Amino acid sequence: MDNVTIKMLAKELNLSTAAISKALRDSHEISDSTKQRVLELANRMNYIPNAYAGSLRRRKSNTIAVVLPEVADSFFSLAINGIESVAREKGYHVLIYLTHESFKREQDILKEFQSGRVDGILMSLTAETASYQHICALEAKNIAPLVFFDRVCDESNTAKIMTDDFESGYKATKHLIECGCKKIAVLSISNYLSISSKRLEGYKQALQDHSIPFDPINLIYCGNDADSNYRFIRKILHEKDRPDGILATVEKLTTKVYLACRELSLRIPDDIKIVSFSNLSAASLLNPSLTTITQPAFEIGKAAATVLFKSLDKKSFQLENIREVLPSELIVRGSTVSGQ
Amino acid sequence: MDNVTIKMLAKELNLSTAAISKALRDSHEISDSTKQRVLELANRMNYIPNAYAGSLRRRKSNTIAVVLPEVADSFFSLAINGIESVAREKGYHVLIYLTHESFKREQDILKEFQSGRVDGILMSLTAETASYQHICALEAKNIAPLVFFDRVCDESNTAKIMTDDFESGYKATKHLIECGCKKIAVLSISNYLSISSKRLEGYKQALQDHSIPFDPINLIYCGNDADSNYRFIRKILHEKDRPDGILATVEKLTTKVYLACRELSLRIPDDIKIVSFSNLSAASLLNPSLTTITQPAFEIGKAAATVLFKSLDKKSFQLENIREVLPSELIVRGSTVSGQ
DNA sequence: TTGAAAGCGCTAACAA
DNA sequence: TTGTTAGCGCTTTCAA
Repeated sequence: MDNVTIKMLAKELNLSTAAISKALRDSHEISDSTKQRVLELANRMNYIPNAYAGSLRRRKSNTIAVVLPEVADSFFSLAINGIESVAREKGYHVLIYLTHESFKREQDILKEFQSGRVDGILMSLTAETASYQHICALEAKNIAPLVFFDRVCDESNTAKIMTDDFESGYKATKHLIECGCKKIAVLSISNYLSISSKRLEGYKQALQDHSIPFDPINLIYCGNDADSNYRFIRKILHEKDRPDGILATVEKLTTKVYLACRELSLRIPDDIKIVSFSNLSAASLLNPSLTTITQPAFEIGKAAATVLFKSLDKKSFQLENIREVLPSELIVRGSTVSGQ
Repeated sequence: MDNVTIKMLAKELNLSTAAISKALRDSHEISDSTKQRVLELANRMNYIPNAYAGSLRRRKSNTIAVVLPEVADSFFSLAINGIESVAREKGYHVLIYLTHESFKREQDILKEFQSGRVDGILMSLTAETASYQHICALEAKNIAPLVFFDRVCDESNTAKIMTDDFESGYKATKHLIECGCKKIAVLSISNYLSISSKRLEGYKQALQDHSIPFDPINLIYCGNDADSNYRFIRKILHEKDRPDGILATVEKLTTKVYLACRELSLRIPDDIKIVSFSNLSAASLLNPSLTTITQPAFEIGKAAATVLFKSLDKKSFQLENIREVLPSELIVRGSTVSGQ
């Protein structure tokens, strides 16, 4: 295939490679006439700079990494859209790494970043992530600036873009209580993640403000296996003292709840009411339509990328301990109020 | 940050950089004892090879590109999962490029690949893509092997992984006819894509086999703007001789149909029946549940990546003109048959 | 079995 | 304004 190189251009024009390089980067120390000749030839010969030669020399890859648990989830896929929109504008490339909620994988990925492959990192933690040494190690070595989005690491001193999880948990729970729920179960995927604990705090606060005692039995931790999650949820809904309200902190669990209710002939919202954290565009089309806490997913991705590029632009690896909070929205629909 | 380099290891052990390099790659020309010493030190000093130095030298990036229209779509996000699962196993990195259905962007992205940034490319065409010079140019230059998935380019001689679009179009239409539809509209996003024309061919064949004349007025092309798509669909459903059956070839259009039907008080499936190409896991939970043509999205992604790596493994840029067809499935639900 | 040296393609001092 | 030179970190002949 043998691409056109700067050397070839130099030879062709009887110039040095340095002159070509500078001309291509529109340096002020090259005459306009030369620049023009270089650009013209580069264009004619279809010169494309070798991506890795420049990266090696300048220690800059023009590439960022996005590390997230999952892509087949409306929140994350929308966040990627937000990230990509900024990266594209900046002329950056986006490497994607899926952890599938595996802590081990998250560690391996971060370790790999020491290779200098990326200039910056956007990250959303695994549900399993309970220790933060791999993150501290990365930060200590000043490898690349790191920005967390959504599933942030409170123990880290870097920038974090998130939503108001406490308030969301509170609002959702309050709504369920006001709809008459007495026994509200929380479906969670992690007891480590800060978003989980914050949503849970909001839940507890709402209970307390309405004089409902908190019962740990209503905390339901689900794992990573869809089938066993389904069986687990079904079992809970089948019990005599089943919950009459569900707060699902993850979109994928909501499907399971709907299916279980259908199979057990539980009527939503009459027998049981459901609020879910979800960005599903079809939420309003479900049967019944789903009351959601909807996060500003695209905006979160965009904000995270924007903060990251701000630090890349000024070549400072050390990001301030920013904490940007974008509000989520409670959208009331048929799974909590009939006829909505 | 200053990472550990081969040079440092060499100095520390009083060996040449060549010896270190060979030892690290487990070359047979290095003694076991030396290998051991090198490995031990590399490990202790936490040596991570510079990603781009190796890539520059070996002209190999261990990176593939995935070029697709959109990530916030269940088909594509599942396909990415399939791709990532294979890439990870092979130790490859995955760059993601979203075209957002823009032909211009697709061209730019492909052009960029001449920089040698990626070893291989997985691609699904834009809805706008009607000319294939950018693809031919890429192939002619032997930049990197290219595998198409789903939205393939028939004009290219490379490998293609797809589903049985003709049969799917046929099955879906036949089903609608058997449910009593007389006037079936097809919602499409492109008159260029081969998947679109094949699904359309299937549609036409089914009509013909059931002695229903084909009327071009029932072909409805939607664009890239969600709002105007909605208004357009709503307008069509509001007309006196509106269709009594809809075949949506894209998931995102189905939401619009449901919304329009709701607003116009059209009952699904009584007044109008709907089949949609969709991988939405919530399809069975919609109101009414959605009859779908469901594609093997994960498997398509996996198959495409597998074919690509087969060619990367044997270092042949020229892929055979393979055409792998994985079957889609018609899943009958409530949007075509009441009570399902 | 090890080392010396060249060079992947590009950039950045420094010199001219 | 242009050229020379050195080198980013690694691999790969070829020689020792």
